[in-house]
Amino acid sequence: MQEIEKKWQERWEAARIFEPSTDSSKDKFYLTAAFPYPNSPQHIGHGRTYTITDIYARYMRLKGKNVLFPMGFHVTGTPVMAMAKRIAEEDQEVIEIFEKIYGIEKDTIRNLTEPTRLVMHFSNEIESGMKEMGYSIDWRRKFYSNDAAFNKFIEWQFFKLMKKGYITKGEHPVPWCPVANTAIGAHDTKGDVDPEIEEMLCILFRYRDGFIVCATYRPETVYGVTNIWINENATYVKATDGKRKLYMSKDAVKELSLQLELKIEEEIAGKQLIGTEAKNPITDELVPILHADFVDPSNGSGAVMSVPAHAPYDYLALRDAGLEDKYQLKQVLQLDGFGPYPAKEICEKIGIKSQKDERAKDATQEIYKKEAHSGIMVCGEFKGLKGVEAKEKIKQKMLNEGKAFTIYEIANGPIYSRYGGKVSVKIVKDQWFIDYGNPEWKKKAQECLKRMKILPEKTRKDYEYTIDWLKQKACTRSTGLGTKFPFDSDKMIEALSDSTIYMAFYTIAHIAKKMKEEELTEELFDYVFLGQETEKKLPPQAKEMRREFEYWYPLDSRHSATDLVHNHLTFFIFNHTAIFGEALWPRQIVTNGFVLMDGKKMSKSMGNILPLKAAIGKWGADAVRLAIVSGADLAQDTDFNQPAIEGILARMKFLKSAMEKYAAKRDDEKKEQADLWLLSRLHRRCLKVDELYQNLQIRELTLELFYNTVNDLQWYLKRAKEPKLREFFEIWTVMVSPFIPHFAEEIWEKLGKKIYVGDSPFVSIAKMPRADLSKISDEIEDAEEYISKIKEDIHNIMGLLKKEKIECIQLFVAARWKWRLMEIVQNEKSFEASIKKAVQDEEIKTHAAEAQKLIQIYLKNKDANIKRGQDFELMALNSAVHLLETEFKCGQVVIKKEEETEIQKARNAVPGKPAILVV
RNA sequence: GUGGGGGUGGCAGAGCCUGGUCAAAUGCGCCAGCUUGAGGGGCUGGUGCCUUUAGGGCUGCGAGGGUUCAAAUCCCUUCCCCCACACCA
Repeated sequence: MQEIEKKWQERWEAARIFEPSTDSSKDKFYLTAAFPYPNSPQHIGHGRTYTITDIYARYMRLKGKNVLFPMGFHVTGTPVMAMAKRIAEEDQEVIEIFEKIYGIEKDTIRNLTEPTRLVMHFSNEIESGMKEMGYSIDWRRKFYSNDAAFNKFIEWQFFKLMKKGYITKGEHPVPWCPVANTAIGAHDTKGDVDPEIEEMLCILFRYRDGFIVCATYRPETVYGVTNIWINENATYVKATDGKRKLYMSKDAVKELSLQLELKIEEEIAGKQLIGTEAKNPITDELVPILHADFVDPSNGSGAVMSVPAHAPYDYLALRDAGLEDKYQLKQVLQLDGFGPYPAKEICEKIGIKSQKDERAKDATQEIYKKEAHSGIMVCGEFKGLKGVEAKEKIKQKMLNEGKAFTIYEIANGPIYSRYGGKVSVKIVKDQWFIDYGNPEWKKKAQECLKRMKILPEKTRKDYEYTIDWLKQKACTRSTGLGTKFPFDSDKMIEALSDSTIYMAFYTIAHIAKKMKEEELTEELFDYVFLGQETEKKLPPQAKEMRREFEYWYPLDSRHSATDLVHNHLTFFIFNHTAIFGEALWPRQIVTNGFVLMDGKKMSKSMGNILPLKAAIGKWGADAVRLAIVSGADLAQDTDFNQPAIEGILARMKFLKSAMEKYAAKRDDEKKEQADLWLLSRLHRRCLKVDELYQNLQIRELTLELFYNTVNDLQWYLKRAKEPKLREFFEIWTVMVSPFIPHFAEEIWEKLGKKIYVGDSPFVSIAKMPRADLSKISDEIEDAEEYISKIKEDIHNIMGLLKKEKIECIQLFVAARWKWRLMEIVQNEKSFEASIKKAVQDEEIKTHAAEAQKLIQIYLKNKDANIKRGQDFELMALNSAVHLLETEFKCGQVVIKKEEETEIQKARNAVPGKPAILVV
């Protein structure tokens, strides 16, 4: 198996059939799949997208298109660096994964401590895996996203974006490691936790010579504050931000040092604050400062505004302090099913003992959720609004009036980075953005989307939604591989921003990578990609580059897994509309779901990752290709399991042996019923398959081209006295070749000179056969279906008779008058009318009693609708005598008309169902 | 929370947009028979329940309602699962 595959891969490569050149006499088709990120080996999940892309590429080639399918490698950003670093530090977790799951040699792993070595190792691994899969890729255009030539291209892209005003600069909160002094992503944290940033509002209560700062998630409840909680055991400080004095916990000042510039002026023991009063900035009420155990000085500001009516902790703290009666609870929101004080109610209902009770947390969650959603404000300026709406309004109002400011917290903390620091939030100044919020740009992106074909079509909504909410996207990072940000050389362009229009680069990559870096100027790219002439002298390759780009662009199809819809693919749309004219906007996006292993998600922790190369080694590329695409529709996740792939191998074996036995001779002479049937099915399939390919209905295609075809073939071999499969294999091999190209090539070669389809040295570059409509026959197919039903019926009857051996099968086709009667029923539709009409027929009249029963039966199954007549049934049955004799091992099969016999059983015959007598 | 996608037989997975031909394709699994030195493999049949020298009936496509002569399919309500939400490839 694998040797055959290797043979064909070598021949394809030697013949360079997947290295297209610009050829204006041929229609081009340009497609790309998301380029891989080589920081680990590829597994069968990656294979799904590429296989689908390859199937599509191969189909288009069969349709006579000049197809370009290139591939490159994405090495931008920090994951490669992080991975190399972990290996250098001999991180056992990583090493174990590489060894155990991917089966990489220890010595090899030890060598991967440098990002570049790591990249080269895995990109080679991925590339050779893709070759082993038989992907029809033009490897001449391969590049890495940190190649100098590509860097120049990305720089050029950012010049263009800047000129359009799509690059902006500002502040941005990021998860930050104070030890490594860098922004942190999930892959930089211990346990691969994705840090979530949450916004809190700090409300300023006037206090002494400044303000006491209360951090809250629920500013709308500021109307219901009865007091302020602090922790008397913590240290508090008076600090200044330059404009005003702020009272907060010492720990909070430390936590917030990456966000606020605070200077501590004075330390104050928590105890000293107890009993003093502060002023609510909204209601102007004076509220006392009290102690509560639940207050965590390192969280928020270390001071909490107390709203006991709506916050269980606040209520519990009040009760614990025995102050429940001293302070009147104040209702802010009205909640259906609750009285004025939901927090109190829920605590009493569940029976929460104190603020230290674990269940207080759940109660808090429940109340917060309900109030935000269905709570209605009953006081203040925003009376009548829903909780969430009021929250937003109040926040804005207080911010505008300087009564509050925002801070950010790690919501799912504490998180520790791999560098050892506790992750907190830093406000990055000088953060550069791509402004996807620009309304004109948005409009263009929407327009582009509207013109594009999206497969599966139902994902279109996801794009619409994403285009809509996308705002400023940070496009630089302080570290990482890739391209330097041209407007601030300290920064690197991050990975999702340098991969938006690289499809354009493939068209010239094979030329650009041989050029000097300084030749790749803005003017050159302006000329190549935008057609702008310049007075400057361009390098001699410029014209060729322009020709390549003009020929291949726009991109006809973009392929990826569904997870990239919400970022990469949408950025891809945006950037194309920004850089290129409408005529060069992409035409289509195709996305697919993931591959599951035995029903479960593949994951490192479960250890159920199947590396692609291991799978090929075990089952061969063709079987793997089919297995990872055949299980489900595009949108769905598909399951990979052993029984399925073994089933595929068994069928391939069957097909091969059928080909070897029966495909030798011409089969246009001496056709029997079964031949006509098989060809009818084949050509009908040919017609259908073309449409399925157009819309990449992969699952349906594999069903038609593989599973159902095998079933047909099995039926045919049973039916045909003298099987002849030449025409069948010539046509089928071409149709199925996009899925199992090596297998198809092998058959194609064995078939020798083709008779029924155009010959070509490779099936990969043959012509998709056209369906011969004259060979498609409903009647013949109906007859076969009819026969197979009769066969089933006979089986049933034998089961009932519990007969092992039978001597004779007698079949009685219904009398002609029964057809006439059925026709009457179909026209008249009611019993009364039918019987009236029926008795006008002399023959039916003589069978009046029987006719009455029949009418009732016909009326019941009015969909039975037997189109064909008695002659048809006789013909079909006669053609099946041989089949029935062998199938049931009986010496005699007698076929008669009902009219010709006196046997009582024959009266049971109805149109479509002959009476069967088994002796 | 917001947005999107789903819940079908032992399992996977079609069908549902364009209601009837749906007890529900196809595959896997399971059962039986044949083949085979056994095993594997192959072939044939069966695989919701009941009934039957026949092609019949009943229940059924997350739950509950509704529309209709007719619903897995349309409408409403409800429960549950999955995915995405940004500086991360």
